[in-house]
Amino acid sequence: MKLITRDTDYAVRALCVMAISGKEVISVQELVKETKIPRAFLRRILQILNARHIIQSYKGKGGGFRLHTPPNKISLIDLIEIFQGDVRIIEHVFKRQKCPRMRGCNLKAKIDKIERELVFQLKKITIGSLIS
Amino acid sequence: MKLITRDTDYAVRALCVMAISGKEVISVQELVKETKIPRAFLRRILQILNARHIIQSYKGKGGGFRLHTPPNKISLIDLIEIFQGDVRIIEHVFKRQKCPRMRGCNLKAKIDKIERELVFQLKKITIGSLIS
DNA sequence: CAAAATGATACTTAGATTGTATCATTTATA
DNA sequence: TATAAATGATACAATCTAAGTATCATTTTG
Repeated sequence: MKLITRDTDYAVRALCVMAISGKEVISVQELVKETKIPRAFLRRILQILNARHIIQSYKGKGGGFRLHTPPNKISLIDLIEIFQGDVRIIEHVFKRQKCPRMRGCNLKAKIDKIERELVFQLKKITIGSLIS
Repeated sequence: MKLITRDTDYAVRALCVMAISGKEVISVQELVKETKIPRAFLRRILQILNARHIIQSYKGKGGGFRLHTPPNKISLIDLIEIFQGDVRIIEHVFKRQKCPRMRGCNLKAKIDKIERELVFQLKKITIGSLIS
């Protein structure tokens, strides 16, 4: 069971490096050197973050990326939602249909509560909190 | 992002039906009728639960399965571990290696704490609590 | 012996994850 | 203005996991 996939993971790493390096524009090449993330993969991740206005891109020679959103406003839950979609602990049978014989079945309610708490906790982890 | 896969989900459903039906031996055929779970899939799930002594099988004509562990002792976390492996919110880069420039990076600690709390909550959900 | 059940296990299908490759476009600057 | 260095867009491929199917062997009852 795994909750955070590699692209989210890589995004966090890259964003931390960008946050630490302050306001300078930093290129993919430099980020690869710092993070050892596969170059083509990282490029795609950064393009997505750019489209979502988490970072801003600068094209052309001397270009690269820098943060567009303050580190404290970028939370893990945002990145998870961007790269992995909504947080859903369970999305199958229990949410669709109750077991006919489980009249009092309240798994959905219990799971939903845990889900909300998990999201709340993940929301508290921000790039800012990771580099402080 | 998904925390519970369909085999875990199906296992919960089947176990609830078995718990409600008391001590009687119940066959796959009957369980399929109650739960609408694909037969071959359910069979494999039950064989695994049998190997783990969650349920007990009775071979031959008139055979089937019944609970071997009391409903209150079967928790969601057990089933998740059986069908999905250990709970690992993140299992990649951060647990292997720290970003060289993130000296104070404490993502791992934060994630581990959330992970422990999640496991604690999932442990509290049992088959017994679902059918009461 | 036949019927009805599970045991063991291999196979298939579909989708997600992870990563690669290519060409187009933009920009700085020699 | 030509070139180099960067991102934009996007298609492709490999691998893994989830989800489901199928088959034959074995056990037990009657």
